[in-house]
Amino acid sequence: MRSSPTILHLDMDAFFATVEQASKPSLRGKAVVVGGLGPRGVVATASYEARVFGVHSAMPMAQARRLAPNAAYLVPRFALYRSISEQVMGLLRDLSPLVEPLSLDEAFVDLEAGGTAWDEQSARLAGAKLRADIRAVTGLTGSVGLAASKMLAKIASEQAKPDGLVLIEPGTERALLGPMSVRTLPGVGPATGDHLRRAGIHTVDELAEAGEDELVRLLGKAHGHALYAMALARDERPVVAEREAKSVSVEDTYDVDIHDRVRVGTEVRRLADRCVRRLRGAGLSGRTIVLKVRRYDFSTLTRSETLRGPTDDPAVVREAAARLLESVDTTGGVRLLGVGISGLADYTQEDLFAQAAGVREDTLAEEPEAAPAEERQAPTERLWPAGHDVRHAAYGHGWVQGSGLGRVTVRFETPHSEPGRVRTFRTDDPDLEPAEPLPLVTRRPGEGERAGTGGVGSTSP
DNA sequence: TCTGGGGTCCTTCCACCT
DNA sequence: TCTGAGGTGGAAGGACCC
Repeated sequence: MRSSPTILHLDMDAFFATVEQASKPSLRGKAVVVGGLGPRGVVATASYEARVFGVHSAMPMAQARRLAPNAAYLVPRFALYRSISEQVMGLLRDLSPLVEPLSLDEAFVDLEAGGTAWDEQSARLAGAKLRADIRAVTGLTGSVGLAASKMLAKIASEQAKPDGLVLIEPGTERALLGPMSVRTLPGVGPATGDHLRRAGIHTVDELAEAGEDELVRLLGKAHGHALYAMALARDERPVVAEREAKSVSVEDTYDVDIHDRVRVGTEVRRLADRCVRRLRGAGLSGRTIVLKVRRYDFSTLTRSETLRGPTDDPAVVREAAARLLESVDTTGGVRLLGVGISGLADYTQEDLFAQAAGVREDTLAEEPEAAPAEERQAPTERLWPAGHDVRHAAYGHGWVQGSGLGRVTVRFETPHSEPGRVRTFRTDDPDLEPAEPLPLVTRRPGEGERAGTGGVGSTSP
């Protein structure tokens, strides 16, 4: 274990929701819920104002609407979040070459890998400067945890939320962790938590007291050993910058269960094509095809088939997926279908044959680009998903507040304007067109911004 | 109340090989 | 020739994470 707090964990606060608030002045200070808006959607992120009503991530959207009927409900805009995430990751790489992104809004940084010696004071300074830079560049807030290991740095950033910085001093770890719930530790979810509770283990201290042998008996070898080490605040996992993907998959949950076997087959082929497009986009091929079926009663089963060599041929993947489907009983209906490919390689069997024959074959047909999820919805929603930006010839830039019954309601405002007015148009109004999101911050970084001041997206015009 | 989508890792079972 | 042990790879399911 390191003796100085040189692991930094950054967690952007309610990321998707605060991005939406920053780009939509009328939503600042209001309850905002981002997620799937269909009948089976779940919450991806809720703003802190929405959390007051009990809305949280992974909650069914229907339940969120009951708890917070007046919140703004928006479809995620991943392209926008990704571009902001890249800005943030760039700031992290300024701190150290060793950055491990966990998702769009979270990452570990190994400060020591920068080559400099890091003490507590310089770690704090680095964390504070990072938070200030993030605010200056993106207008958003992030919470920083600093500690001697990944586990503790993550716990620290959790404690720092929202908009704070917490450093766990080396030597204080066990006293800090001891009284915490076992659920605090990474790898302890609902099932393991229940398991431990039934064994009378509720806190990290009790986990440590139980002893390694008992934990291995309760949870199995890998999990038992790992959890015992975590309970003693021992976590030697390094920060890993580059991780190779091990599988690629796509799946769709349908608004209404599919009963028609022919339709199920069509969907599986469509998913197989989408999966291959992703695979090829990443320059990969794979050997094992996996079909996933979630039935009407939420029971999930998978069927897989391993080919003799890796492929990125859509026809091969379609056929394998179709064969796998034959072994699945779908009577009663399916709510979700998925196709995945694992056993990845960066070459294909066809490449090898071509090499052996001394020719470079390229027999694969061109595939159309995958349509984003929001463009595959019902026609009225297709063009005007809630929360997306639009431009009107007369009224300028705005965003879709809602649509339906041939009408679309638009609020005209920009990240730097006052809260704007709402107007309603016909969905086929020729003056109205989809628009790119506007930048959240117009100022360059480092221009008169201090850490820890101002509200979400508080950028002066 | 009714549960997304994209992943990773682990465990168990089984077949096959030596 | 039969049997068992142990390794390996594949299939399936489950837990977890964001």
